[in-house]
Amino acid sequence: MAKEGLTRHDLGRAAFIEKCWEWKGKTHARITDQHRQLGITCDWERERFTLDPGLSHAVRTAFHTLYERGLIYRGPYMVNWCPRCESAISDLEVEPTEHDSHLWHVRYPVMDADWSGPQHPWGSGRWAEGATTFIEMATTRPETILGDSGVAVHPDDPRWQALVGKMAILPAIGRAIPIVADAVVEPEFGTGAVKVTPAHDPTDYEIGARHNLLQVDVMTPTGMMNAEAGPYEGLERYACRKAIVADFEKEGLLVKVEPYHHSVGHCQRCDTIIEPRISTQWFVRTKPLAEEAISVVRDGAMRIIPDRFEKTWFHWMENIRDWCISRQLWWGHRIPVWYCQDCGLQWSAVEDPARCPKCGSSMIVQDEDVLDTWFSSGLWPFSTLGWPEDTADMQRFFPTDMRETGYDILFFWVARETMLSMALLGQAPYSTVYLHGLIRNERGEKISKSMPEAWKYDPLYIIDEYGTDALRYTLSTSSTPGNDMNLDPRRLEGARNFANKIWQAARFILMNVKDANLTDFQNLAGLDLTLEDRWILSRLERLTGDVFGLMETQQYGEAGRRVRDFLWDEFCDWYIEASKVRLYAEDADKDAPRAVLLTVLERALRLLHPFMPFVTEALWQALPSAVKQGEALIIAPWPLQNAALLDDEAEAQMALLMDLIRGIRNVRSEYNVEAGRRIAATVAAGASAPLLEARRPTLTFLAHLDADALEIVTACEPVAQSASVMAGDVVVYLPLAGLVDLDAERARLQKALENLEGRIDGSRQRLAGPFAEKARPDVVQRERENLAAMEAEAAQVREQLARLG
RNA sequence: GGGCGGUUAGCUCAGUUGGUUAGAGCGCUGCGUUGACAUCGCAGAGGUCACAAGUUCGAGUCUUGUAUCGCCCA
Repeated sequence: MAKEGLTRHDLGRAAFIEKCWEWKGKTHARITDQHRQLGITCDWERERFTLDPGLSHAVRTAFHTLYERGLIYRGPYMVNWCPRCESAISDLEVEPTEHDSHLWHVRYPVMDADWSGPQHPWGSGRWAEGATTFIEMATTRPETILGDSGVAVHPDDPRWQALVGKMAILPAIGRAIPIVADAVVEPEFGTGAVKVTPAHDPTDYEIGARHNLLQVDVMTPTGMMNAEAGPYEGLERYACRKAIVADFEKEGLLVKVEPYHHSVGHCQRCDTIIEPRISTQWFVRTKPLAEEAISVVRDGAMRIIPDRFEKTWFHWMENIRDWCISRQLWWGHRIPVWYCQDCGLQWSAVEDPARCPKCGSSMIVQDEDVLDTWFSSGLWPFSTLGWPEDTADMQRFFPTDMRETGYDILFFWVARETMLSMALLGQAPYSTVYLHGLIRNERGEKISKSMPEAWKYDPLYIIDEYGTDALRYTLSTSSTPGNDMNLDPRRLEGARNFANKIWQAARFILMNVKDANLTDFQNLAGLDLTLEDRWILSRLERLTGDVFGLMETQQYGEAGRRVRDFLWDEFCDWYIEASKVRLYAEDADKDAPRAVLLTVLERALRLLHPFMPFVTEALWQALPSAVKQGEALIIAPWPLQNAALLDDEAEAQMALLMDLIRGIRNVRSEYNVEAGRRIAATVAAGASAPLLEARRPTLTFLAHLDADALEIVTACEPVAQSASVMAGDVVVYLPLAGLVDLDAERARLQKALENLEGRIDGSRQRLAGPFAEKARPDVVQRERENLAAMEAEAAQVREQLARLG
């Protein structure tokens, strides 16, 4: 409308409201569409809008109740006025913005024996002719001079003490205004004297009240100068500022102009500069409500996460001012107060009255104003459940568990919900407030509608580009509670790739179980499990327990990252690869790997479901019914850890096997062994010989060894012309005839040895010092074991070096 | 003016009772095996954890101060 140059007055109230509903319909559809596409699992049957009949009834009941209890009152007070919205707004809706402006130093003539007032008209250049005494002060808003009704100085300020009690003559207007002493004036600021405009400044309002000064409102609701502005009537407030400054100069009353940097309040809705102004508005008496909101957090009945925001909460609540809830707008809940035009009664009612309850007159009118939208929003936790009726939903769901929202609306919404809930229901609306940060772009800038690339951060666009799962995973794992998040397209891409990875892994598994007999895969105990099987199952149990713990403590991001690490780094890169040994072999037992693959995948999908609901559900649906319970993943039970399947031994043994394989791959890479070439190896395995013998096929497959040329022995003579790999006390010799460069091998081992020795030295020193006595025994024990392992490995490396000469 | 947060690899970020050699993704270097995946695999390089002091056997983690960036409140 603003673009078409229309205001709501052009349309009229009824047509404007109709247009609002039209706009609401569009916006509503867009928001719910975003929610649905994000896979948000609301109970859509309980969707509510604040202007629905039920909620409107709640608004009226709440207003009426608070009105009757004296917690809502109407009165003239200094409010933040937006001249464009033509409405009062609350303190929270004012956004201070830094501005470069000026400080105008002006002086007013003071009446004394020699001068009793101006003899020439304002603008003649001779207005102050004859005056000898002046009081000088500075202002950032010269246009408000016209509303001045006093000048204040500090009572102890020697510069001005003599003038206290005298009258100054207000330039332009000619009003005689008293010079008063008030302790609130800061003697250090400017000249120590301040002009007092009680109708246009909160501090001046207080001063004016103390000294009984006139309240002169010099502006219209649209920010134009009114009749009180005398010669400036009809000017827009900033045009007036220019004009009055020019006139002051002409009259010799402008002392100087200094550049000045300060912050100015803007309307959150339309960015117009706010005009503090006295007007009659409705207020909620917040002090008693804030006290309850403080104690409910202090007592722990309501917890705020992260807890540092509790401090912010207390500070805000302790310094709260009454909440201006009336708006001179047309769209919203009309204030349920009526005035009798016959007897003058003012009363509040839940239902529209037909006549005055006192005199019976039907000449009654409803208050024109509507309520601040946050008033109705503040009832949300219970108005949506049917309050004020004692509904089954109220019984069952109130108070709720968790309020999740951005920290930027802690005051707007959470504070109001809490205060209203305490006032109307006597308890906190929820037990936990979980605050997330704001989403910024990859350069850390706040995303706003006015930004040229704002479309790139529309969830629907991101979903189109990367998919919902990628967006959800990125949002939940890129940050920590209460901290802002830079939404980086590179992370979205990574998350999308992760979704693809899971898809491919599942495809592999499903392909390989196609012709299997799947009657009893629930029972893993009956199968012939190998080390890899026991290892991944143990890791799965550990993951299940860790994720549960993390979720319980609201560490959702860490939980999501753990699931990813497990799936990609352990399950895909190691277990699936290892499982191919049996899956591809003609004569191998395929039941065990198939059962384990399915078990692990099914469980991991359940753990990942909150983060990536779509891909996990799709894959879960494709799993054979023998490995899952229920109709859909979304309603499947959350997995719990079975501690009996934790297997420390398997994890330790697998770690050794993996170390050896990595070591062999490393050597292959360093010596540029062609990827396809299978190489011979001799393993001096010590006590691990039986274990490695049993895992011979795995080792061969993953390290790309020549099966016919792999020797596993307890101990052996060093193999000539070979590179060696050490892990614990196991040595693998890789005879790479023609490839091994003795110097290079020596250098490689030397480097490894130096690294080891450095760590061994550190460890020995630590154990020789106070550490051994003062540190926890288990930590010391672990350090000893670690030192022993490093020493064993170092001994092996030295032996190999000696062999090379 | 008061309060809060950030500062960790080239970039974006994890790192929760203080405990081995500080991690990830992306980027970078080298190599890529017919059999899930090049939206991929294997190997690798890369960090005085902003700075200073303190507590401690031990500090990215706790305390104090400083710098710097940002947010909130007045």
